[in-house]
Amino acid sequence: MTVKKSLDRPGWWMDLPDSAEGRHYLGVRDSIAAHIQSGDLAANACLPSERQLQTGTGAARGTVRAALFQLEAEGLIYRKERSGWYVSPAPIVYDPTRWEGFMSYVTAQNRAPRTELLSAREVSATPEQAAIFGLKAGAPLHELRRRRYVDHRAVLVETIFVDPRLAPGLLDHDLEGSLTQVLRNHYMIDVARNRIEMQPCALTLEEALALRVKSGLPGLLVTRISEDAQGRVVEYDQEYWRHDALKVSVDIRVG
Amino acid sequence: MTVKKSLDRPGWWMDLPDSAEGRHYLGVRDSIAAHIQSGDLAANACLPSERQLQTGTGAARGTVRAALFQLEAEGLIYRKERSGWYVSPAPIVYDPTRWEGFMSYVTAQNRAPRTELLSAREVSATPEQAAIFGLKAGAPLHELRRRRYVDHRAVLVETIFVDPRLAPGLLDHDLEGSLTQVLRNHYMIDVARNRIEMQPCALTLEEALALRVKSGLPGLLVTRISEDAQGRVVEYDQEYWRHDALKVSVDIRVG
DNA sequence: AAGTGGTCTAGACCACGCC
DNA sequence: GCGTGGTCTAGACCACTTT
Repeated sequence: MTVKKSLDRPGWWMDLPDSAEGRHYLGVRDSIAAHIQSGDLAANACLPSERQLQTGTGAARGTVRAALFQLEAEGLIYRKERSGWYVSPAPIVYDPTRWEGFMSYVTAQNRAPRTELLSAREVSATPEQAAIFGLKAGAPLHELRRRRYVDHRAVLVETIFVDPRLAPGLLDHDLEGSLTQVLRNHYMIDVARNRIEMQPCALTLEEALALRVKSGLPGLLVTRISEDAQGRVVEYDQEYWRHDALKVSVDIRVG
Repeated sequence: MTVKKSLDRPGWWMDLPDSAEGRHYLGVRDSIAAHIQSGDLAANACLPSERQLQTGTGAARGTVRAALFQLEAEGLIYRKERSGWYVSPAPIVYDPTRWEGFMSYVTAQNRAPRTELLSAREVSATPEQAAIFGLKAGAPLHELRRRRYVDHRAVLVETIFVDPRLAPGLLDHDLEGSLTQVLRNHYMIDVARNRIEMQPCALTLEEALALRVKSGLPGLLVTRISEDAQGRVVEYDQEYWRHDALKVSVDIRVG
């Protein structure tokens, strides 16, 4: 479903102002941003190549790239490595206080979720992980690595750890759907408490590779620790999100 | 309290590898990151100048700057315009489900908060604002603009709108502290519901100017709509945060 | 094979912070 | 007034995607 060319009017970028602001990187930024926000360019539409934008603006390629980096930081555009620059779609709204899985809240927003299992194996707990689960370092843990999509765009990679004492044989189940459902249906585990942290970060190495983005792109790290009613840690999850794919929304009643 | 020079061992950056990874921007990044994380460089310590880092690494200045931008996106360093690059301090932890003001939660983390009133005036509601408050467009609103600091570093600017029917004469009170307290003590308004949204954004124009950062630096936009027990919108707040200053933490009990 | 972005060089000039 | 970062140019070569 990728829109390859956006040329309703072939060569729109030629209109970019040449003498005034368009020559500086913020001017170039503004010109492109205007075209996106005016709706000329649909979500996931492909921008002209950097060298084409150059001829349109008269700027050096470095200047054009500075403008593109700017727009990327703002979440307006994203890139596929060595393929091109594309218009970012609207972000997904996430409410951490609702105990709904990814699959439900993406679907509820009329977007198409997909989960892909990258790996599932047994590992030995590091001291840090052991502390979270109340285990001894070196104790076995289930580790799942998954990649999740919205409308065919990879938006996050996650690593999940599960205590095998609570969910023996977990790795034999279908892990490409909702983990919550698997835990509830097969192990009668219900989550009673969630501790969630969110922090801007950079996507590096494995994360960047898995999301097919350049290493160092800004992202959002969402960490979740789930406990059952007895206070046992069921699940420890680290989600690395594209920074332009997520919007957090919380509705709190006080008192 | 700004640390001007970090030269425990004058010229540490000369140690940066010259032939191996240090010549490429990710290598330069790694070298500087290592020095920060090892504790050689304290929070708010000043890095060597770009031209000094150049001689240390043998790279072109553009390459050094690419490395610095990288570290900035990761939240490890920040800059003061035309002054230099500095090591970022630890972020503030924010729990949107707790109805505590900025002053309280910063203090609780042994950091020093400060609020500065930038402007306080009456404005006419835009259609968007009117819709939020359930007013007609053009109705009067109190508008406050404030800047808030942690340990002398400006971390956010906010614009607050308050319905003057609920808080007549608000602008005559001391607005450099907790607004919540003013509303409670002088107008007997208690907040019963908060709707909060958080989204990565770019700090531009006014926001960038107020935080003394370069326009376009990534940030986090936190929007809050507060209602009282009768469902009347009391306060509409837009906070623009430095992206490296905040960490969100939520603790949820389910069912 | 052609085209794209990814990276890098080696200069240059400017605006502003700091002393 | 000196040094800083901020911006820009005009090339170059490489690695990868796409056709």
